[in-house]
Amino acid sequence: MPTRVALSAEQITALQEYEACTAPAAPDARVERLVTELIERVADKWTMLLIEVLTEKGELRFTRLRECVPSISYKMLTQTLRSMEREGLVARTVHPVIPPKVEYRLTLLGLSLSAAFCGVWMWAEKHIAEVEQARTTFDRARDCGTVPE
Amino acid sequence: MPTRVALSAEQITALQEYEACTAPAAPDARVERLVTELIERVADKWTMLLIEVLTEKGELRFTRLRECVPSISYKMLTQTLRSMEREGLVARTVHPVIPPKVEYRLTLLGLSLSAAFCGVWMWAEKHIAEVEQARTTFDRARDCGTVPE
DNA sequence: TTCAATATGCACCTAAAGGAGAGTGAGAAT
DNA sequence: ATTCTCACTCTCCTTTAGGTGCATATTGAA
Repeated sequence: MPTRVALSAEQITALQEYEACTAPAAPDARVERLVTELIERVADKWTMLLIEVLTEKGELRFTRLRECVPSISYKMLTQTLRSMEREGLVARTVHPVIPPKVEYRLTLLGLSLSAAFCGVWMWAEKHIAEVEQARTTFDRARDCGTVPE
Repeated sequence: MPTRVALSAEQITALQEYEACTAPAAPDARVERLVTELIERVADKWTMLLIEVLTEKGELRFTRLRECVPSISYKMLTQTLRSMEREGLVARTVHPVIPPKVEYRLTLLGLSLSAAFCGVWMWAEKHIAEVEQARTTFDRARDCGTVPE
């Protein structure tokens, strides 16, 4: 049972209400392109990692977020958050105090993407051993020259 | 009803048998890292696009594959296929004829990833209008200086 | 005989991603 | 008076992604 990105009961309820009112787009060629382009923007590692921690921890401020994803640099954190805000995935709340305080949380749209990503995380967790097996098999075959380099 | 990556009945049957025999890994910190790294490798746009057409069309040879994904260059096609083969997602069959004939198809592992990606494609199809709305709202706010650039 | 077809490999180049580190501004703590 | 905090921004630099174009071996078709 994966602990990653498992949604809470409240999250699921909110999501169900939300999904009920959203309509899919008509499937033509222009939409195809938009969908592909959207996938390209959204399926990157920083976005996936940030969505994961925001799903898990709820609202977080900039520095806390950074602590939860230690491998990200300030630059990429800012950049990714800004992009996610633009796509409507996160909401940014500025508290006008000194020192500054800015909080980030997922919107419902962001939460719905989190639910979609859940399947991919679970896939990775479940199949990692097979992938490692495949890698060693492939590398061994390559060392024997059975396979292109 | 999205036409993208909808699995066929046979695909679903094969997948169910397969998933029943695969075990998830134990959830510790080392596994966390491996999972994240795996996600990083697998969640890139070329891999997603190739998995999509291979799910849809079944077995394809190199040039056909290229025709189905016109935006990819030969270099990236080769590179991505090789990487997918190493991860165990596709099987590569060489027919020793002249001119050469090489066919690619998804393994069961690849098909299971395809099923996991399905949710993300459907999310994108369903929510694209909201994302576009969010973008224009954000850009307008930025033009008014309400939001950082 | 010359040509086309196939699945790459290789070399060179540009563009984009990403990292490191310094700077900022105002108030609260020392 | 000085220092510390936060949420950035800016600049400079390195690394990686990705594109373009050429080379190849072989054989059946023109």
